Amino acid sequence: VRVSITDIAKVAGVSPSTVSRALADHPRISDDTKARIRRLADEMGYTPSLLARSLVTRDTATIGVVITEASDPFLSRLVISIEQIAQEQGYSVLLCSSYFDVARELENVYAFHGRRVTGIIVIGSQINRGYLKMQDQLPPITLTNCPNYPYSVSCDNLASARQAVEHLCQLGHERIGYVGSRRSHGSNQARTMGYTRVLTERGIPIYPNLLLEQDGTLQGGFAAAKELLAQELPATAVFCFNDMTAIGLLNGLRQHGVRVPADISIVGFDDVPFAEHCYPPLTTVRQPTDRMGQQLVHMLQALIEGQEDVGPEILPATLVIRESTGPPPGLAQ
Amino acid sequence: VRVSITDIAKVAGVSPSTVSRALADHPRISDDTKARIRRLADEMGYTPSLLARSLVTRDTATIGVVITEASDPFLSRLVISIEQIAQEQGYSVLLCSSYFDVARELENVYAFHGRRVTGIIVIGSQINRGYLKMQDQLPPITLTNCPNYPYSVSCDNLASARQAVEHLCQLGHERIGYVGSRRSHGSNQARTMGYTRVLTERGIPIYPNLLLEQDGTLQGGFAAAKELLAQELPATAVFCFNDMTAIGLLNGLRQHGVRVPADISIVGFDDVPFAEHCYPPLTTVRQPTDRMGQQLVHMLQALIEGQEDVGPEILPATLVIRESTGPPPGLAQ
DNA sequence: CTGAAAGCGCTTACAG
DNA sequence: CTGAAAGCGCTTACAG
Repeated sequence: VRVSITDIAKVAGVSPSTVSRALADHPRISDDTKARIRRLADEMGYTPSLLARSLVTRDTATIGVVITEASDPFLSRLVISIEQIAQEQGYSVLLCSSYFDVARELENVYAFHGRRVTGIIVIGSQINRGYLKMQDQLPPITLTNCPNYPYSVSCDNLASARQAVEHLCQLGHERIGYVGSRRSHGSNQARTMGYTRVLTERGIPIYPNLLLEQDGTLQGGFAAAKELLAQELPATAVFCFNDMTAIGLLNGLRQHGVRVPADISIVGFDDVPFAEHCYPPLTTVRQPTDRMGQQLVHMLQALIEGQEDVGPEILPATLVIRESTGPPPGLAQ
Repeated sequence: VRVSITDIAKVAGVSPSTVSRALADHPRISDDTKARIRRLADEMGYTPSLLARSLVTRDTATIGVVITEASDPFLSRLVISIEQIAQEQGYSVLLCSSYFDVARELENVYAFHGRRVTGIIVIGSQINRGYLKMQDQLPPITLTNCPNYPYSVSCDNLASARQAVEHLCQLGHERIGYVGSRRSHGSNQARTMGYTRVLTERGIPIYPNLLLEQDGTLQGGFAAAKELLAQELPATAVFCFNDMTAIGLLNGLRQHGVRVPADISIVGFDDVPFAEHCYPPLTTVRQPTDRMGQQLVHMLQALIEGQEDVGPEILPATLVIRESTGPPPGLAQ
């Protein structure tokens, strides 16, 4: 049933070349044959095969995006902005999920290469710098949150984690915990470092048992509540790897009768839409999602065009203070 | 730099046909040439061009999924289950977003067709039955929530909306509102109908000014709070098109000092992960997400294999009662 | 077990 | 302005 350029050529009584040119709006072709062929193509329900076209042009004009898991609102928002800017630049976008698994990530990257995508963006890579040595086997690749990979876009995890923890210190907290994520190595490491540095600089003790590691999900945050409350001296404030963790934690604490922020303050990271709508509204770090998406595509484009020296990019983030943070219990405002 | 089957053939001193067979694990080929060629392919960093292969086999083994917007957690969860089952069946999955726009939906569908995907799943189609007349121009298409399209998978919107509203009636509510979504015509219509039917059957009045229409987002739900409270006699219970709306509404009401469920009860729809983690935990309808994904793929597969009579499928959903619903104010339990 | 040849559906110099 | 021919990178009958 599939109609090809040759089918149209037969009906029109011209050569396939002419049909191809007519459809491609080639300059040197008479206006009426052009019109006639186009009408014919329409009538016959012709849709050009991108497979065949890309094979000869050696270009698919497609960007493949590998995401860890689309159910994280921050990540899906990032994909949305990538999609938008990529489209403006004339690329189609293909999406796949790695589910935080090295093997699946690599599979997806190779599958994209098999489809001959023009470039690849990996969000939350588990391989990171490892792509350097496969560089000439694969299409250009840009990453998120891997500042030691030359083609990476990150938010300033270190600085903004510092801001978040500074905020807690300024409120007077002295027992501050951190719930990290084992799934997102790079960004977790930087945020952890921001946390420890502030405390160290201020001479505030770091309690190893207030340093938890979860998986960046609501369930993970929920589980952290129990662990946190099992301590003899629980934290009075907790900085979380992301908003999902923070919101799960919020709920977990509430179920244990702990009030936020009266008993414990909580800071998240990402500023997902829910952060504003949960209770209490979450103090969090707003990532520059749109700019990150934009830079990921621009950097990829630069690589595609043969530039090498595009350098890792680190974008600033902002602390958004809402109602999940306040002075520690016993300390009057 | 790109290495082809012919490059390998030259190095190996055999014909391209032999390389192709060796790589495809063709039976009639000597074990050592097979091994030698495979090793060579590996060394040379060969990745077969799916473009070329699909062109000749006339099959891409790919399913294209068009989603409205990946930032809705229910939808992204649905995509995850589609991805999983599709992969089990040997298909790759490609994803695109329509952002609730007819033109973009159609663009995406045609783009998928241009890539010669084997089948297409459209989640939240704005075109619905319209695909019937393009049936032989396009690959097989299955839809969600369009029971009058023969290849559709829905949850039982009518019955489960009824359950949700029955639940409110049984608690004693008599002023029950509904916040719908203008973006999701099919399912919204069925849910609205479930709502009106229960009230009609029970002889409970339907107040037109308690029937709001939003867009299925947190912001929409938040905005609904204001509208709802502007009424002289506000509702004592509200059924929402989805959880996003319900959670936004929850927050909006709270900001106006309204307590849930003491002053107003709220029921959502979907049971997204946040439903359990918001405050108060949301009473909602749990959609059979995994089964829906499974059926969407199975039905598509049936169509691909030439079966026609696969019929629309309607799956049951369950009401999950949490803490956002209770008796109306003034009515002791 | 292996090769030569045709062909999938396009595009694009090369002629005219 | 249009056509014949070559070729993109693969697979697969058809011979041997």
